[in-house]
Amino acid sequence: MSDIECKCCTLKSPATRLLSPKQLDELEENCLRIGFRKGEGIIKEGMHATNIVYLRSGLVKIHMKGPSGEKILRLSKAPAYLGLPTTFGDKVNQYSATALTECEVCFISLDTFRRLIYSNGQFAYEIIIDMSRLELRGFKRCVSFSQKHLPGRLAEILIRMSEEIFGSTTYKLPLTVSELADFISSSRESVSRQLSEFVREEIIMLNKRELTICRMDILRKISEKG
DNA sequence: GCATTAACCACAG
DNA sequence: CTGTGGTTAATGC
Repeated sequence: MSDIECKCCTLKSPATRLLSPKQLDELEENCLRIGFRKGEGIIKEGMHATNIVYLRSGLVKIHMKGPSGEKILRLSKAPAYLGLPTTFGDKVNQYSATALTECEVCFISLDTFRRLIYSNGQFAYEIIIDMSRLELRGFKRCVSFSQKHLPGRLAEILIRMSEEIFGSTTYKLPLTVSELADFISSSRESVSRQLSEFVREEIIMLNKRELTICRMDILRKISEKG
């Protein structure tokens, strides 16, 4: 099916490291690696879910259609499984995953993945841990966002991206202003104004997409205060 | 009442 | 796609 070497893959997930050589062979034979360009859809809401998706490299946004437009649920950085809940939980994808950068993705047939779960408990356990952590993080963000005002929500994602995705206080915003708004449940105008406000207060610097957090201490306070 | 927050609209780079 | 200004509804003091 492919010329991929799962056995030698340097980007194995913690779960996949627990597979036996034989199981890795099985994975290898039922795995398809595909590259995506920025902006391309990897998982599409409303489409039939037939594969487990493993993000080897790149950054992806997970998003879902709402009553009034798109809502970004989270960003997902490689290495990570994408859409386990939507693949296992329903025949139809309940949300989308779209590439924010160049991405490399492995599609693993659902049947194969299911067999690996049945036959290897440690593997399955790792998957459960992974999904549990995601759900916890989701809950936290949900609570946090719903009880913060715009400045707090914006401050929070700026910090989160800095820490969780880029590991730097300087980074190129992977989202447009409009997407930021979809992420923090606000309007693009409000986000635009708030960003300008942060710049005016010299908490951040921003030219084009290049963001620098100058005063992490203040940004933290704003995020905590809500 | 009066101030503040943030959404919606319109319009211009 | 962004940034601004005007307007407006909701909420707080």
